Amino acid sequence: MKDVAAAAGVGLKTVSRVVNEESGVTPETAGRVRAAIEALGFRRNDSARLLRTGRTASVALVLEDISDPFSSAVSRAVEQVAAAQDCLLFTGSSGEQADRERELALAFCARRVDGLIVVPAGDDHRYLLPEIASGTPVVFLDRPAGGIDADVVLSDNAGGARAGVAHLIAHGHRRIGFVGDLPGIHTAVERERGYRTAMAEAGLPVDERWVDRGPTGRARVGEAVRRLTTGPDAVTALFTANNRVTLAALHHLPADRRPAVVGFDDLELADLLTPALTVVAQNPAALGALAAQRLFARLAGDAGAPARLELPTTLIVRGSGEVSP
Amino acid sequence: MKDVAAAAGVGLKTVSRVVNEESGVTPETAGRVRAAIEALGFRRNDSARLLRTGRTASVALVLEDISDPFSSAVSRAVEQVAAAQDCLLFTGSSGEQADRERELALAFCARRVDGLIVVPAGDDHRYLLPEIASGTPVVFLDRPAGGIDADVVLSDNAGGARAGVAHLIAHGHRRIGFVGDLPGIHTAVERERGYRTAMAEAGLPVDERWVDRGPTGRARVGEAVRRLTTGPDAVTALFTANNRVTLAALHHLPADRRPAVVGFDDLELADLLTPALTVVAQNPAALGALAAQRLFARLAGDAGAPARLELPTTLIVRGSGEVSP
DNA sequence: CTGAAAGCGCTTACAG
DNA sequence: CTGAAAGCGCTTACAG
Repeated sequence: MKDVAAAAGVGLKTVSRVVNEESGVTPETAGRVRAAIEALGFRRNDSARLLRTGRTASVALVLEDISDPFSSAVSRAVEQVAAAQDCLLFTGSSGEQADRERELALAFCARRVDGLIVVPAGDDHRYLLPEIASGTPVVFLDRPAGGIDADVVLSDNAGGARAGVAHLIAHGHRRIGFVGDLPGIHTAVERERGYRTAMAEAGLPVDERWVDRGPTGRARVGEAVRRLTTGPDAVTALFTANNRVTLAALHHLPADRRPAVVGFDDLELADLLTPALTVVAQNPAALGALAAQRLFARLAGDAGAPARLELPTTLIVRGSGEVSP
Repeated sequence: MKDVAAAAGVGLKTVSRVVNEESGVTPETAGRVRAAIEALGFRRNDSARLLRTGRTASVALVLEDISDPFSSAVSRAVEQVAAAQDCLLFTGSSGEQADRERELALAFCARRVDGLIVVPAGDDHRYLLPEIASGTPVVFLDRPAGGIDADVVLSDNAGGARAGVAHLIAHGHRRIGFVGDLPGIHTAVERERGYRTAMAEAGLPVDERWVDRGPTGRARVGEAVRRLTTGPDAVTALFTANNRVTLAALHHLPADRRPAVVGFDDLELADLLTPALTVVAQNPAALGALAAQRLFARLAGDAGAPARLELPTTLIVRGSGEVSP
């Protein structure tokens, strides 16, 4: 910019005026400046501009894994809201590791992003307290923050699971298995709670051997569903509590002698399976959009108490959940 | 930082030394500084630091749509390579619109990202010439740049399509339909070329009515496949040239009287369909990793001629492509 | 209409 | 071991 000013024989501020299309520059002066800009190939450095401005016109999203459909749908929605505010988006995947989540979140804060959306991997977010205190709004998504009171946008996990299990019960099932994620994950806990609520409401007992929690690797889930669905105590229906579990279960259960299945989370080809897959669907795009709107509301000065927003789920009936015992 | 220096009764540079863990500070001095940092809740502003440094420790990825599986897998791979270099990642979706691609790419350049990876939406990238000239390396992914000579990482689209169609031919098909994307999209053109090559190599004629190109919306593709697969001239097999087309085709073709199908791009539940879906799979993670490595090689000073890297595809035989005519 | 000075929050290059 | 000065590339607040 200094070079442009020198080449055009004007002051720095005049170049700034032309670049920012401010009024009050003679057409001739502006022309000289523009010619110099062209000749020197000058492009304004937005990072420098923003340093002076005090904002960075960027927000960051820490998610579990951008390559999974849930995360990427969230990301797209956040990006769209951010774009409407001329904000660029950083994304980073924690890989479900608390350390990495923290590292990413703090790195983004150190860049002074205007705001941060976090899909929690860890369960202690007090490390963000100084950042929040110094004015960086943080919104949590999919799972609430641990140890701090902050905005959060969630799906109705318990309600959704309850509806899915009630659906199985309505179709005559009494022995229903629950295959969940690692205990300690908020969504897993909530979905299990929904399962137990539905069973209790129907007056059905829950045999603890029907409830499986653990890593969602294919082999382990395969083992679990095989155990649940064989022997004299076999369940006649399965509620698989997230998409990885559902996928693993479908892979390990032969289609011809598969129990009734309702999964949490929709899958792209779910309607083309035989039978088509009945699911409790979340709306990741709506979660992302809502979280981003919350964030920008905070940036616009909203100083209300932290909000907890819960989005409903949808039971999509397609066939696999309507199989008789 | 000024406040910390004042509070600790030291110079600015000493605070900088402590914050950056440089050597040559008395333990007592360092202690005083650390106490002041603690008391004031100071956090170094990395954006300001990077302005002085001349880098931004960030790279940007412009893709088609972060919410589709191809884009998000690419993104994850790029993120991992970038993280290994302590680089943060901006992502943005062009939505397949040339204008938006340009807007995003230039916005990232204005922020002075260290490097840029672009999945082209438009076919003229000369607008990036000044950016490249001023030292921002740009790597293209999935499709080559238009009008400029730059690094590009691609799948072997023609070779993959040729192998897929040859597979259908080997299973006895002679009338094979091709359902592709909009003409003008590089990958669509290449895949059609592979289709024609395979047909020609087998000495089979191509009836132009078997070749369909256009928007990949469900309704339009449904119409197209219905036309291709009915009547006296119906094809006995279909090569669907990308995942959206494949999905649309599967939705519109009744499973009981579906022709043989081979699709380009793998799908998550492809192996659980009846019959399971035979596909020509790309490796989006490998494309992303390779592009990112190329980018960091450029950043490390590699000044060689622009490279064109082509990754092989894999034919995954599962059933739908082995149906007899 | 135009520009010199100060400053955003840091680091670099020196000097002591 | 420590710090004052200059500067990264811009904008802000003034003055002319």
